[in-house]
Amino acid sequence: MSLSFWILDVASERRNRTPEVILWGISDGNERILVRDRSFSAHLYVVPHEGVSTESLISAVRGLSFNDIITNAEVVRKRYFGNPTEAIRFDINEPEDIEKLARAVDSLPQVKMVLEHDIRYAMQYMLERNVLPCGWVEADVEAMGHQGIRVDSAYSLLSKPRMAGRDDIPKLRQMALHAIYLSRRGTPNPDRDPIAIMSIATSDGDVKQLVMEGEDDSKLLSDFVELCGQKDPDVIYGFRSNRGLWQYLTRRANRSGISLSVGRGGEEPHMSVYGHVSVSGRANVDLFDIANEITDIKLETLEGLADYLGIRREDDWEAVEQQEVYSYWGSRRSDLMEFGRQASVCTLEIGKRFLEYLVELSRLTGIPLDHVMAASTGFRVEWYLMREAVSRGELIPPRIERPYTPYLGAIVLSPKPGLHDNIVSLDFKSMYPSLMIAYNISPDTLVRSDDVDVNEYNIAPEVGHMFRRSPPGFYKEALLKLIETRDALKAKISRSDIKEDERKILEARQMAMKLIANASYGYTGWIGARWYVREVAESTTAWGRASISKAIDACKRIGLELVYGDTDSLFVRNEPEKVELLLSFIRSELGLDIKIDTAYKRVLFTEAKKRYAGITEDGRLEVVGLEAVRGDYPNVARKAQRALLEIILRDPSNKKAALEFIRSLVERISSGSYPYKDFVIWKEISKGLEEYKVKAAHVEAAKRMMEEGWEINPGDKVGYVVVKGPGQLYDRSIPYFMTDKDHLDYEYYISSLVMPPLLRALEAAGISAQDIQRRKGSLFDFT
DNA sequence: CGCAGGCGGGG
DNA sequence: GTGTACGCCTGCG
Repeated sequence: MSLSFWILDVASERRNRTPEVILWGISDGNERILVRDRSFSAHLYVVPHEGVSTESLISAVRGLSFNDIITNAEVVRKRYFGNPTEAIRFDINEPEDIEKLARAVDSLPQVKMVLEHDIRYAMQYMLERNVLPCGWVEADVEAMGHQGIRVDSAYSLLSKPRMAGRDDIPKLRQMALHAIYLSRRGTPNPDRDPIAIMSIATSDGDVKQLVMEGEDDSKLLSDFVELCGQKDPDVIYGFRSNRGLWQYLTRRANRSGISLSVGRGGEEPHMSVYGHVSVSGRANVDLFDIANEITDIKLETLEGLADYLGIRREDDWEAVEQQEVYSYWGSRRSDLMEFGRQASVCTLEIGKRFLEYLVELSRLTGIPLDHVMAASTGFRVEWYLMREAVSRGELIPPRIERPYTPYLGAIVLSPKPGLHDNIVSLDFKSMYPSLMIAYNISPDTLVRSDDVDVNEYNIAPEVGHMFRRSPPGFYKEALLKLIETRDALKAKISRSDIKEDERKILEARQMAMKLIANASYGYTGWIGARWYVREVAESTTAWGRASISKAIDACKRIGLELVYGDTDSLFVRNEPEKVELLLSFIRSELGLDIKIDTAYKRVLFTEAKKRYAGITEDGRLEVVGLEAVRGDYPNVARKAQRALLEIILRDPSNKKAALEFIRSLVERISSGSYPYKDFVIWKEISKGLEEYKVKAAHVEAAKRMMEEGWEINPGDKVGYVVVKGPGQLYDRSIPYFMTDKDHLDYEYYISSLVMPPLLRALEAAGISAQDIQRRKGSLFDFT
């Protein structure tokens, strides 16, 4: 029979000694299904040294003790970094032994390289069969039994799966989890502290809450496993579920002799690639990965993400922090329950909001839905490239450890400090990808010999690297495909006859494409990249510098005042005719597109690069790089700078208003009018605490948390306040929940964190240090 | 006082 | 475990 189904997840297992690929899916009849494919062999490619015959190499490999796992050897014509390459493909029937085989083969003197052994069996399948996760496929299948597996039907594949030409998303059953751990002190420990409340919201509109009995959470856990089976979700959302929730649940369950068998095959959750937890047959998605990727979110919490999305309505609900749980459990249990309920509902809502995007990112990169968000940028770009490589007959290079060699980046101009009226910012459109396309910058077009006809090559300025003009290189084609498809999508989206459901999918798809295109240059300079070639990254920035330099020269020729520029942007006086001259010069002479990005009524620059603020033509305050947008300044300082910038930019002549604002601000802070939480400073612990070379405030605060039983790991953020008392700053940095408002050192906050950013803004606005000095001591005293 | 460590943001 | 350029606070000698 023929079957059409959507791929939710891919896995592999060995059944009756034969390895097989498992496709978990949803059929077009909306059944949850399992499809087994035993026709695919794990494989690797072997490239012989020059002069070694493929026959002799095959017999040498056959002579190794691994011969019994090799099922086929075949000479294939491939390319490697663009060069035609003859390789031998060895198919094997023991995917688990592929690395051992690869090492043995690699040690043969005849062997130049062993390739693609480092790609997992299931992913080799997806690449080779050209099948995408979250895509619809069609295949001939035969029904088979599915005892013990929670699906409606199971099949075995009789034909190769073919991608079907449809891009809708089946109606997925979604579930959101939230757990509250009852710890008397410090980080909850699954060997000690039970799960007090579990809240489970599902896309059928249901919210279930499970509560432990006394201090016993065993029933809660077994009920959860049962509920999971009943609701049978396709997608499970959590927040911090990869690092916390799943391990905790599993550990607690196992202590009670319960198996947390929530997978569709009855399995427990298990650690998988990219720090992701896999629940078989379902897509487990940790929304923390989403929060982490949105740079506007400074503190990556569920509430932070919800607020950013406008999902948590004002004062809807307040998060109960871990250190408060114990006392809530004692005296405010219903509030705690309500928090859990709200958190699970909110988690579900956020998950739903991002589902199309996750699906499209998964389809674009080929990374399965459950870990596409866990994979970092470099790996997403790389998976996109790996798919392109396979379709071009390119062998996939291995990861190689290399020494780090720095290279030059972009040009940043020193701004003209002060206030500037009537400014526009111009942005080169996708500068780096455009340059890579325009100059055919790619690992396979780079030529290292200098004995060539220079007319056939693009030669990078300053650095002199040479790239073949034709044929188009790997990067050029991969990027063109992305950019052209995205442009077509955007055109389609703007059409009026598109239905809302389809528009959402197309919008998500073009966003995913933008993400990969924007990350492509960074990938080329990543030392861990499979296609890393330093000259490619170095040449791209060199052409970037040349391009903006020519644009700067053009400004001078045209007589257009330039106030600032960074990498691919120029801030110029808004004189439309001159701006048009500049734009057309850039388009015709530099072969790059450029657009007007933002028109400002007024912009303020200090002496510093990468920091400015402006009021746009439509009246918005935009702050870039300044303390007001930095997550490591306390709220009080950020809000103050934003407010002052607003005053200055809206009416620069009103010096009095600015100075009066500062006077009253200082007074309000000193008198304790600001809420305590506005003084909390959040900083990331970037490495093991013992690795720090100097005593830093946030590190000492972290140590104080550890003494109180809190676990601190690299990547965690520590929130601390500075209290009055003797000693260095690091002696007085206390985790915010270990002290209170009465101890705050307001003088420190004012003189070191609040005032300096304000003074820099005032200075730039022409309100001199003397103006302030004159008032200091008389009107107000801030030191 | 100058330099280094550390962090987080910009394009 | 995408890149480089940059500013600012603090510790340290």
